[in-house]
Amino acid sequence: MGKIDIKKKLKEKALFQSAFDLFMNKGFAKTTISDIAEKAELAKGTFYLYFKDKYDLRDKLIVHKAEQLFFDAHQILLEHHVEEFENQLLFMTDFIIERFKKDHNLLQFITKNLSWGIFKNAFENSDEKDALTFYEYYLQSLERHHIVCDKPEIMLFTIIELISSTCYNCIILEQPVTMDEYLPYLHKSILQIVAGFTQ
Amino acid sequence: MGKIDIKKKLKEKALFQSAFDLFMNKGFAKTTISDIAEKAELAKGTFYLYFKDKYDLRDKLIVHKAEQLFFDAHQILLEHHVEEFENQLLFMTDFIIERFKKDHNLLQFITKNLSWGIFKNAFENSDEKDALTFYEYYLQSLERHHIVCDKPEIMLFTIIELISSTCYNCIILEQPVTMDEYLPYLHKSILQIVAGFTQ
Amino acid sequence: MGKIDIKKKLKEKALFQSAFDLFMNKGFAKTTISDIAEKAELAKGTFYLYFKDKYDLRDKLIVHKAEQLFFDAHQILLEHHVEEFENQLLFMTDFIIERFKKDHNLLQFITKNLSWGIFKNAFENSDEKDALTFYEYYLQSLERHHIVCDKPEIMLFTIIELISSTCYNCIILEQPVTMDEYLPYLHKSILQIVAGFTQ
Amino acid sequence: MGKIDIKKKLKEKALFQSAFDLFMNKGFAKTTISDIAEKAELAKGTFYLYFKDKYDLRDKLIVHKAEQLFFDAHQILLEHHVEEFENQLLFMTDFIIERFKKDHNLLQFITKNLSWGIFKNAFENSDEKDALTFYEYYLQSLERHHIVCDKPEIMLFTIIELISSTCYNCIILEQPVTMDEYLPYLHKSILQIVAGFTQ
DNA sequence: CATGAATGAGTATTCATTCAT
DNA sequence: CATGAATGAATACTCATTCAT
Repeated sequence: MGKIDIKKKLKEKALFQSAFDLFMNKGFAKTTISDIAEKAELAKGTFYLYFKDKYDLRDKLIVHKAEQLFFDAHQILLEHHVEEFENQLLFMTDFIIERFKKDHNLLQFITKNLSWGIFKNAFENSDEKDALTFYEYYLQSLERHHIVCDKPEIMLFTIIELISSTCYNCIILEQPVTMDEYLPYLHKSILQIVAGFTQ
Repeated sequence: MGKIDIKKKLKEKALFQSAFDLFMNKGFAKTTISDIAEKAELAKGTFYLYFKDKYDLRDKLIVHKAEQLFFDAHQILLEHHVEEFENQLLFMTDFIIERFKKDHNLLQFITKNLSWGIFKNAFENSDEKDALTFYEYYLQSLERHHIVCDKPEIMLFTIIELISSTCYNCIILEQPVTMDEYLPYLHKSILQIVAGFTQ
Repeated sequence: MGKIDIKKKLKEKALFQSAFDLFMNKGFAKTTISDIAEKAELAKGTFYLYFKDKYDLRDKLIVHKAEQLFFDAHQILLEHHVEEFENQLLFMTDFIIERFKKDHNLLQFITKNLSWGIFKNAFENSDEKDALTFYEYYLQSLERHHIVCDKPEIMLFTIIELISSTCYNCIILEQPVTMDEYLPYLHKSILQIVAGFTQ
Repeated sequence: MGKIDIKKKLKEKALFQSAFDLFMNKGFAKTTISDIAEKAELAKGTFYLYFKDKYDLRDKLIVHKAEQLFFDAHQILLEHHVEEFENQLLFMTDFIIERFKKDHNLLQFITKNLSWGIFKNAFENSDEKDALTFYEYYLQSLERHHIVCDKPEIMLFTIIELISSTCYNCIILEQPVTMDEYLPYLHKSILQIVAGFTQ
């Protein structure tokens, strides 16, 4: 990668970062391309060399952020050698919740924009070649623990939707209770859902 | 209520209706106040006699729509004399899902905007005096069926969040499966969650 | 004057008073007819029963306020039996300055809007019949003190313009000095102008 | 200064000029930003690259015009080698009155908007480096002619206020007399004021 | 490649005035 | 007489996008 390519990557990254901060602080609708360029210390015209418009940037940003989050969560899971399928699930849940608690912007951005399609796409990709993606790992783990589940995707979908929508309410709005209070019930509900899908 | 007050109510209603239609067809961001007023066959200035701005209208509209939906669901439930607490829950779930299947706009509008706070508010109100609100009925029903649950609000919250976020994916995006395919798993998950909260 | 006429006078007065307060606090341009009517606790439509528009009201208000001020100043002068023409002039000057110091709004309103034409009109009118007007009194006083001045109107004009424009700067802006500091120099300048017009 | 900067200066100047003309012909309140931009042959949006709003432009315009007037008056004075302090004062007075007689718009604009603070600021600035400002020249002239005056600023303030407020009445309204008729009395009054401040 | 001045369509908002009640 | 809901023309201001430098 030449010097110029490195410079270009840096500018793209600066635009991503500025846009993310602004979307979070002012909201997507109220963020202007001027704002983004100015915060990235680039000229307005430069924006158009990297993205078609604000919507183009946003869509790429969602994928980028979701991939990163799942990649990190999965990475930490691998480092901790957690036994039991259910514990792995709760481990990742807790990791993601912790990240969300520290970064409300990220939480808001992901839960308000993410659809299952993008999600699945995100955790089927792996930045490192040869490494298992999270989803492959999930399927293998079910098998390794001799858990019979004829609809693994639907089960995962159900769990993830439950996590993301309750996170938004409990962490950001603290409604009906804070996440610290809610967490045991969330764990319990996840386990119940798993039980429901696996006899 | 005098003639004038009736007229005013009608105009407010016309603005609500026009705005809702437009928000659904063009999206909130692309709907202008001119559009709304024109569709309601009122002058632009008249809009400002009823709402502060587009955001004010939207917020009031959300509450209005959510109230209506819950009021209807509850009404139908009362008319059907459904036995068993769990069946009542599933009955209402199915009613709401049916409504959503027929009215994607409503689904999108409610699930993208509703927080638990607004929801709870909505089903604690009853348009008819003396009638039990949905939430009171829910608590009484638990009691009448001798179901012990120390966190009824958190249980309901968990269920509703699960329903609303999976509805959005399965009905609108048909991801990962259609709602018809998903429904049995949703039912099962709800029952499991109830079981988790009640021993 | 019948009951109805009294009521009408009261409403006109309320509109005058509200308008004056608002013109002072928000400025003429930013004061709306709605504001005026609301503050006077009258309906917007009622405004149009009394005045053609905002400009009409303002013009009538200027005359009204200037008349009042001069009438009061002259009245007090008559009560104090001040000897000497020059002392009478300084006495009225001081009275007006005192009034202005207590009521910056009045000062601003009068000095920013008053032309010599309106002024002269104002002090040629007397609310009480048979009484001398201020201007007649001024001419008689010159004569009584055997002061020869072939251009009494121009002399008075010169003095009044000097007073009103320096008042605005020294009282409102306190530029270049406060009125307390400036007063001796103003007195001296007035006396010098009189001397210039009368040998 | 690059090509672009020159172009920018030209556009600012065009906006100043258009605004001034319009303020004079239609009045400040009735002049719209559209009008100003259109007359300057620029797009509406361009206006906002140079000024915050109409008020911002006006305030800058006042300073600009007053500076220009005083700079010109002072320049002409220097070219004419007028002896005597009093004659210098009357010379500048006459120059400014002549300018005002030819340009009622300028007169109206300056006398209706100028405060002593802005005025002083204006004649303490000099466009040419090393040159004495008008105010410095004024102080030196007093000294050079051995005129003792312990309050030179207050004296100048008194004179300028008298000139500007009488100009407005005599030139624009021709009340109580025209400026041609008034001028000898104005001269006399100025000399009397100087005498009053200097024994 | 990068810049940022210029554009002008698009939108929100205000407010004087009217008129049915 | 008095009201205040309704009107819509008038205006301010924004911001995505272009293009000459």
